[in-house]
Amino acid sequence: MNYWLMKSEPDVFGIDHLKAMPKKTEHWDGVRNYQARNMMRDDMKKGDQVFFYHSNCDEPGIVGVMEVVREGYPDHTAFDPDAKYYDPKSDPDNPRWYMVDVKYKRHLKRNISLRELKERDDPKLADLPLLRKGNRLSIMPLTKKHWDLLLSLE
DNA sequence: GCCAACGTTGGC
DNA sequence: GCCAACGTTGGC
Repeated sequence: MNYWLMKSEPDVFGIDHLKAMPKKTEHWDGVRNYQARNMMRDDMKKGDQVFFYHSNCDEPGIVGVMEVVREGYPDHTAFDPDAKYYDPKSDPDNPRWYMVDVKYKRHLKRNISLRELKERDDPKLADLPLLRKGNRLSIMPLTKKHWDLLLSLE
C-alpha cells in the first residue's frame, strides 16, 4: 500500500465537494504535469491512502483522507475543446494525460496547516516534499513514516 | 542541446 | 497582488 498527498483549491474542488459526490467518489482530472501524470498512471494503486490538501486558500493544509478506488486511466477532459484543461496534443488514441478516481473517507479531526508543520520544524519532516521550498507538485508520494506522523498530529 | 521567454503554482 | 521557483516551449 502506498501513501500520497494531493492538492486542490477548495474554491475549485475541495474536500466537501468530494464528500458531496455520488458515492463520495470523483475522478481527479485536470492534472497537466508529467511527474504527477506518471504517478497517477503508473504508481497509484487501488486502496492507496491519500491526504486531501487544500492549497491557495486562507489556511493551506491537510484536511482529510481519501482512497484510490480506480487506477490510472485517460483524462478525457483533455479531449474536450470546451474543457478548461483541454489539450489538443492529447487524443483518445494516444492520451497524454491520466487520472485516478478517489473516494472520500473522512475529514481530519482538525486541519493540519502548512504553517503549523513549518513551525513544528521536526527533523523527521525535513524531507517531506510538501515542506521543501519551491515544491509545486500537486501530487506527491509520502512514506508510511510521514503518513503516520502526520496522522498522529490530528 | 542550450537557453531565453513565457506560463503556472501556490504561499504570503 | 506579488513574486520565487519551477516547468514548458521553441528558436537557434
